[in-house]
Amino acid sequence: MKIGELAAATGCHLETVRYYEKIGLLPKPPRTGSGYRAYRPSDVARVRFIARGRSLGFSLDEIRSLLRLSESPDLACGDVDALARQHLTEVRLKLTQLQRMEAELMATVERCRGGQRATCAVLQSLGEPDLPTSPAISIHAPMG
Amino acid sequence: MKIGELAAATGCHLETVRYYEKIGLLPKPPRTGSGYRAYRPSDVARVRFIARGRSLGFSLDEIRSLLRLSESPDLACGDVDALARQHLTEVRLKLTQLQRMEAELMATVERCRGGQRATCAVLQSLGEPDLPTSPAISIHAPMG
DNA sequence: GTAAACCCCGGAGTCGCTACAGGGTCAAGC
DNA sequence: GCTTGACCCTGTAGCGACTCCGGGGTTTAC
Repeated sequence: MKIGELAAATGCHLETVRYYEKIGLLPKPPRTGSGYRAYRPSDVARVRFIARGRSLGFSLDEIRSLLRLSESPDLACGDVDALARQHLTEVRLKLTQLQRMEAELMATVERCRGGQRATCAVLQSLGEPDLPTSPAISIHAPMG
Repeated sequence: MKIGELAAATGCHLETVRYYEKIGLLPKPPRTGSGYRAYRPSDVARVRFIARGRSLGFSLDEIRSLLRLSESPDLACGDVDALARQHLTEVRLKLTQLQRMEAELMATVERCRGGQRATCAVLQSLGEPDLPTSPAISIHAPMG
């Protein structure tokens, strides 16, 4: 199975597959005579594992530990669980911040009913001193 | 006012302030005899405007247009409002994705009650084929 | 006088990809 | 046999929004 097929089977770009190999998340596959990567079906499972972890918001480093844990059969489930729980905490924190952001934006936009610039609620809101509540948060969602 | 004071007054790192200057979001301030940046109080307001925009999830490019809009008083509020509304839509989309992520993580973690590796729900869940619902989303929140 | 705290600059590193340039390989159609 | 197009290779650079580092100069406090 060539890289394009693997990519199609997992929904990843093939550049992404190569990237995972480069950073050591995927083992280097054997090559055909002409140098093409030759994957086995188990590689599909591994890439799916990674993709699924990403879709749950795990970082590639976290996924690396999850993979290691999943490959050492003498380890208890507890480590995996701890990682997931910690991650859940982080997700909830981000949720809270995002909800606060939504409420504020909504209030801001609500106040601005096509009025004049001098009274624009959006700009006023941005000019106000910082909220006591919300720390700076940046959210970047590549969804293409 | 020196850059360290500006940073303290706005809650930014001073590298961040320099970065904003570098990309043209902050005007180049005058310098003292020894080359130190000398800021005026109005610069605090501008950096706060940026920080607040960031905390609302605006990109630096969006903030750049907001700043431009806020400085050209003959423009209507509509443009600003449209930007904020568009942004609200994006925030809501991210919220939905994050909520889905939370629900799934929670369900996964709940199933794992200190069981054995062979039946670890977290790993099982990661090994399953991809969800039909959730596209890949990555969230990065620098909160130092 | 000297040590600590501040400031300068330029450049590299972070994360998770994505895109590009400049080539090689392979299968199908004529 | 030759061409066309789809696929593959490598290496490198780019994105956004910072953050950190090295190697220096300056100012302030004791």
